Amino acid sequence: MRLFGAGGFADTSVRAIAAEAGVSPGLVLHHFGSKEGLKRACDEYVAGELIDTEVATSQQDLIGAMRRWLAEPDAYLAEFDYLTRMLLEGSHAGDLLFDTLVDRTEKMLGEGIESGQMNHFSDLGTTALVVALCGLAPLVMGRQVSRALGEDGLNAKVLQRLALPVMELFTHGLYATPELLEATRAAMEGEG
Amino acid sequence: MRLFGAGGFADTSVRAIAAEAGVSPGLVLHHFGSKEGLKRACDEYVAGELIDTEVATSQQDLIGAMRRWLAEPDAYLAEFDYLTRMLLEGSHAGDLLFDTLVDRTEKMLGEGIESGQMNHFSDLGTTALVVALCGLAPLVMGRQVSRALGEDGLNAKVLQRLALPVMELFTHGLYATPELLEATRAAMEGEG
DNA sequence: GTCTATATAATGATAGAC
DNA sequence: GTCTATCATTATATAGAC
Repeated sequence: MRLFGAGGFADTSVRAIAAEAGVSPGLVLHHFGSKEGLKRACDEYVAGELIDTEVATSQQDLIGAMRRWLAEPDAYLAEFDYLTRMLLEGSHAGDLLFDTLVDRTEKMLGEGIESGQMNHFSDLGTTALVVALCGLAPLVMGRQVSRALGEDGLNAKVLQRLALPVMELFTHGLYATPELLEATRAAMEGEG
Repeated sequence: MRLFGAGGFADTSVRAIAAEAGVSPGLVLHHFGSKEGLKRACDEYVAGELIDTEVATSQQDLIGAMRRWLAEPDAYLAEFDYLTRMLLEGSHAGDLLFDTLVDRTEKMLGEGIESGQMNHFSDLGTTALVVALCGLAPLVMGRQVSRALGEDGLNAKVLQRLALPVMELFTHGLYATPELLEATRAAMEGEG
């Protein structure tokens, strides 16, 4: 899982994995049937580890959950690397994971709106999709983010430096006037 | 460029590229020196095509520019696929591209704030980073986005459906109360 | 410029001993 | 369960003819 996450599926050989594990390449393939079988096992492990245990118990938003995960430096970083691979390299498990995250985000938004802590939106489902995308972006592009902030990899410090700007952006918004929003709304109605 | 963008660098063989181009594998390697040389040539082409011609002339924000690009269906899709590969698979050209995008975003924010169209932020540079991340997220995770919206790939329709939720989110914000923002601000000051 | 043919190395997978 | 040895395939890259 660590090697797949760091180097990708195609770039990581069964030999490298076996060396890292301190066993022979033959054993790895005997145990998992094939390289693809090993990938499936990793998928199930990571999806279970992240989705079932962590997100399920989280009442906060994705960004807050992310920050909490990253607060434990080495505990989840390998899982996050693998998670982004799952999301980006098309796999059934990755698709399922993404849908689950969007679903949970939608539920979270619904509760926030009902309690008055969040604003109302014209399209809850698509808004949840956008919010989930924004929450995943720092993870998926973690290499670029940490590099831009002068760190050598995604860690708690990097995520912490994003926290305040994200909160400002998500509290006051970016645009000071509703002009662009209204223009977009008009354009949408014009086209159907 | 199209094959690298669609399948990734490691997964795309010189043979497949030569077949697509209708020439022999030997010619491709003779011309570009090596597979890595071909990648460099693609990097330079895409970076030049997107950065120098399109973004430079754009006075709008990244999201607006993105929508304009996607309005021409097949013209830029291959470039976008390759662009996300550059951003995600660590390469010098990809790093340069990301930095350029963040720089341009910061300039755009600065102008928007000065003209009163955008809100003020406590950390302009990091805010630009976050805004750029949010703008790139639909491209980088285009496969998941289009799948979630029932389309078979990123196209103008998909981006259009994101436009209004994005505008609502960036105009009114997500949080209706400044509680979480103030809590974050307090936590930041508490830690330095 | 373009091809065929080939060298060389690495890969996933298998077979069989222990 | 674990290993060594090997197979068959595929990959990048090179050499040399046209």
